[in-house]
Amino acid sequence: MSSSRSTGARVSLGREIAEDLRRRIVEGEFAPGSRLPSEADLCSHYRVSRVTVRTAAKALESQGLVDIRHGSGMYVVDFGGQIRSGVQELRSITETIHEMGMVPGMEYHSIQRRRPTEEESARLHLDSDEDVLDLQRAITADGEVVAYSYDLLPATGITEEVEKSLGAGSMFAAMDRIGLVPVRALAELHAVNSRDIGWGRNRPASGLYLLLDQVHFDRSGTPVAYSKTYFVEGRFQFVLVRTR
Amino acid sequence: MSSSRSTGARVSLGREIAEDLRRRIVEGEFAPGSRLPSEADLCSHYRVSRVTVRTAAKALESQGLVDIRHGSGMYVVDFGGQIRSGVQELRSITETIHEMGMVPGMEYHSIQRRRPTEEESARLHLDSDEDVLDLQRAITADGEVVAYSYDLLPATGITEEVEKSLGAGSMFAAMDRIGLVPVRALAELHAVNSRDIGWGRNRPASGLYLLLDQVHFDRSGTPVAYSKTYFVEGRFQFVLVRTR
DNA sequence: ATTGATCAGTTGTCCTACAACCTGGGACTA
DNA sequence: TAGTCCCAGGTTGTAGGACAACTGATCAAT
Repeated sequence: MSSSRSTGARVSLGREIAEDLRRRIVEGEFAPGSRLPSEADLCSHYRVSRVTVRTAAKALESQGLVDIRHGSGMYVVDFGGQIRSGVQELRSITETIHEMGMVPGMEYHSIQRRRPTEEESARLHLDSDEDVLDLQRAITADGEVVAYSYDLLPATGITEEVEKSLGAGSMFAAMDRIGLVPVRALAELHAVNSRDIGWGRNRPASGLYLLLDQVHFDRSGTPVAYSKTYFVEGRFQFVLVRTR
Repeated sequence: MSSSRSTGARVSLGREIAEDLRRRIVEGEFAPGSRLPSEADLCSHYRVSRVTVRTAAKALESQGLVDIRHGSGMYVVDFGGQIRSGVQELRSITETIHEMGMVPGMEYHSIQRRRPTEEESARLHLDSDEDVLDLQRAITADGEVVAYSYDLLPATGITEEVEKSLGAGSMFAAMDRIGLVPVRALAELHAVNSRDIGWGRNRPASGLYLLLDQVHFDRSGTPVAYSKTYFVEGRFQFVLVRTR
């Protein structure tokens, strides 16, 4: 169930519990505004110490999912509607679409190896002779294109076989399989108006996009992917939870 | 030095230490990629227990500022350049501009009381007879307009005097003074192309904006502000740090 | 040069205890 | 009756000490 062998799959207990609690919250087991079990109860439920439970609780708090009140308890935040989880959490777009209750899909436009431009080479910290894998995909939700994504991976270590397997399923999953595990991303957001984005006959007429321009890093700080994702304005609810 | 009386000013020790460490990091006391003092050292420095130090460390980790490695230490993340702090952290735009090394400024276009629209009333959870305070401002960095902001506050409890004092300084600071303390915001991001945004002769020619459409909540979950901030595309570096 | 064992240093988790805080109920008062 | 105050119990925040798990470096043996 948990991730593949390549990551080592050994994360801390606190993270595991945080993820489980998060899942239970977004799945609606705890209603917005309601109080979660006390730390003591969670301790006995998960069979861990209070320190570990608190680690998980703090993580959820900084994600903006719960509010911890001294002397009172831990409450699911109530934004006046359903629980939202924001894009500041590093999850694949596919996953996010799925959590929004829609069916994610993806159509590859092209996959090719090529030499990187200077800017691309700099962003990915590439050696001068390294090639990149250039992926161009359309990401769909319930069959409708919500984003066009231009992704670049360092070609070193990507076999022909893996290259083919990229065609099926999430890019994150494929990257995980070959040991490229992004744990952080530095993203810039831009508004773009251009008719040169996208392809196919379903290409939106307006040409207005929200661009998520980001570099992904693994645990050691090495860039593992550089991607420009153009979200079609109005088709994808780009939610951001800001906390203090 | 710490904040005003209205908030109670009593936050947890862990948060205080987290903020101090954050300040020291962004001010460059610890270089990107370098190791911070061990938890034990931080304990003796701040005269607190390890629990408290770890609380602070975890907070910084979820902000994407540091990377905690089991058995090794806590490291300042290295994005290949200077430290960035992202918009997922709820800080005023003024503050963010200042941290980017520019001089923030602000020009009020209009301040008026008026009846809210239905949508506005719903978003702010207003009673049917409550008015709103409508602020229209231009936010500048080094004298150049980087954003146009349309902000709405519930008019109840805002005296004429406070209304005037809004003209000088950050809106967050003014809100804090009257007891409206936002601790969370749910934001939507949009790309907008329109000539109806902005005013004055410095109005950008392109009409391309990044819209941050957000509702601010206080600790009890009550909406305290509804604002649409239009960032002029290309003039403000909209950075987002995504973590796992 | 490679391997493997060892060791000091660091973070992860556990335990117990107490402080600080919140909430609701009951006694008391006007 | 309505309001106020006080208190007890429950909950989160912090402290201190202990050990487990992991990392990185050193050093001996091969």
